[in-house]
Amino acid sequence: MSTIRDDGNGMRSRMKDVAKQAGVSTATVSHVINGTRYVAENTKKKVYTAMKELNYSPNFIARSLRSNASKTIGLIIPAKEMDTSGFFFMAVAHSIEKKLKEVGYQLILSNSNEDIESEMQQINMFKNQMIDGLIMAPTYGDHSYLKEFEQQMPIVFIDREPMGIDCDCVLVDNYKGTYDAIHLLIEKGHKEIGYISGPLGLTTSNERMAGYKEALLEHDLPFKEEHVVIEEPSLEAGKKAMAQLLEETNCTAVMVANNILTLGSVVTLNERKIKVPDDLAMIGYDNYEWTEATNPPLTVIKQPINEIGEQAAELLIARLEDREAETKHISLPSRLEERQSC
Amino acid sequence: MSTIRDDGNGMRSRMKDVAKQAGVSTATVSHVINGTRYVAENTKKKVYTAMKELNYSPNFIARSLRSNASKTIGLIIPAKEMDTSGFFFMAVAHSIEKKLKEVGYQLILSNSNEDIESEMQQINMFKNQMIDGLIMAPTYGDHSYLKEFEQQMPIVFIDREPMGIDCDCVLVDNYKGTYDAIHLLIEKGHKEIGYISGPLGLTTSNERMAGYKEALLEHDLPFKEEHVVIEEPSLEAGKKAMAQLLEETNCTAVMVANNILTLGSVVTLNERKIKVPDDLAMIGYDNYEWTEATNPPLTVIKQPINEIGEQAAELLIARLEDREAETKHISLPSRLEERQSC
DNA sequence: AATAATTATGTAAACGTTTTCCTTAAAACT
DNA sequence: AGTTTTAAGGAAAACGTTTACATAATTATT
Repeated sequence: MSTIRDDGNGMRSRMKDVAKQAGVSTATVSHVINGTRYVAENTKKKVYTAMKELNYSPNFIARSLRSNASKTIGLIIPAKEMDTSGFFFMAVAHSIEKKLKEVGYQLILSNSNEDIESEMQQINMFKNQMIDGLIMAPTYGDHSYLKEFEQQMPIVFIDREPMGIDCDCVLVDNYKGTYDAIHLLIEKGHKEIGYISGPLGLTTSNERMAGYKEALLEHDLPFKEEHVVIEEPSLEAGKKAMAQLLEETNCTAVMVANNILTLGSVVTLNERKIKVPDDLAMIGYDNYEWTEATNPPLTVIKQPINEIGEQAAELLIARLEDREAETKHISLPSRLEERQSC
Repeated sequence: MSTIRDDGNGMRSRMKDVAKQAGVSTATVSHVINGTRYVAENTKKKVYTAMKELNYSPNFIARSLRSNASKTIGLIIPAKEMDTSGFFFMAVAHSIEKKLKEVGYQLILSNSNEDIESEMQQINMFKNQMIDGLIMAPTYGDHSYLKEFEQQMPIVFIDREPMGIDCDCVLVDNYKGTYDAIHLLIEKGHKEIGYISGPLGLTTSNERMAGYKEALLEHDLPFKEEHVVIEEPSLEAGKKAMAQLLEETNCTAVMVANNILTLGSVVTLNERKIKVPDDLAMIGYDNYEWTEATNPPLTVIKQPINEIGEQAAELLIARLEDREAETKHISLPSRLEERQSC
């Protein structure tokens, strides 16, 4: 009954103490805790009460060192600023954390700032056996440098397909997203359809653009350079882009292929008192709650944010258990959330 | 020049290998890496080249075990759903991560779901020497259970003041936030001012409410029960709350003391084609970018999100270095972002 | 009754660092 | 020349687990 450690002053008790208190070896304590071999019911009981008495909880670090697994996974997201687009990844982070917790894993959050240099730097941190696996949204650039790293621990890519490496990934069907949206616009009779996009290069932007082009093509509408404006994803840029389309083209509908640009576009539309959808029809990107609060509520392409996180987490866990299985490429559908802007 | 380990197949090299390669002891290698004692320039050089040759990087876990510090801090946020209010904390998380990275720390992200039970559970995970310190936004309830934990590692509370424990914390001056807002409304001639709030109990909600009451009092306006509606923070609830105020009161202005309720309120205003600010003036909460895109752009109370994270991180790091210093309570000002809704 | 199989547990090495002592060689004093 | 000081670095313990191997006690088999 003597509490050797845990004097209430922060001195933590170790497995050794528990073993002594219970009159068994540390091996037995360990096996009781982990259920890794048979232990007599009676002995178990002794161990449990000793653990209670000493207020014992196992040291994660020591366990990780010995068993070579930290039950922790890393996440690298490219959130430049904490603007709306950063929210996308933060929301994904949230759903990853949720899923991981279910299976007893922890999440280390990190940020590449959409810059491949800091991405590499972060990876280097992660090399040190701190994490068992990695989930990341690759920033623009060649990722073959990850090949070596990937031998050491599994990687799951999310949202964007990395260049130069083949790994598990969970992506969104961006192509079909915009394709469907443009299709809808055309069905409603629009023939001059503008397109506002974030910088090309990221697979997401490229695919969305491809969907736009293909939809036009299939309906025998010409692709016009001047109907496309490409801007950095920022509110100001969005305002500017929409203004440009308004002033320089005869578009009757606009598709905005990025959330923050969507927001900017709406600002311009408001400022100029453009009647949506009568004067101009519009479809935006990402089903954030605010898109419901504009006037009129926006029709948007909805990405399955939670599913991305969930599936990524699941994929990684599965990969941790079978390093040899074929790489999986999961493509999640995006859906058109029809409201009143088109 | 022989590479003993690191055969390119994922076998990692250890300090022992580096030592052998450089012809020194592991002690020397360690000291070179950490700069913990003088090592001759020449020896250093040998160690460095050996490290390069073997592509060595130290094992974090082993280091943590020995030195009893993981250079990792935990964060617990109460993000029930990934709605707009969850974004607030995610944004804080983002700025914490940023600051921590600067000083070489990692961030483990976790979520209490605004539920004190899972909060406790998470804390218990963290007991295991995984983290060196904790930042958390306490959920509603008594937190004296953390006293014991706090002896083991420092805690910094953010956004909300915890009940039952005195710790470092960085809060926002919620009182002054709403006080100023109501003051502005009164100055503009409003006498019947509605107030929509999230559930009381959280210190944030309480303080905002206090600011509202005090501002009325100081301008000799009566506090009217029926002008206050309290709802769970959800879009639907926001819609309902604003509808109720519209139908059952003669308010000419409304203050909404929560972001997601603000969003809901705007939806109702749009649906009913209420002219803002002419028919109804309004001030919302939190300066998210979307508040600029409503029609008209919303006047909002802006919380210093990034500063919260930065200061919390700084406070924790400082505390890690001096466990005995007096507890600090930092209160950050919120600012009125005046736009056109009032 | 002797041996084999089974059951329940213990001993000690190992994980990869950091850190406390030591040791050696050279330089600086008497 | 003998002693002390300083400079540079090595040997090995320690951190708290997990786990490979060993052992003792019991039961089953012949």
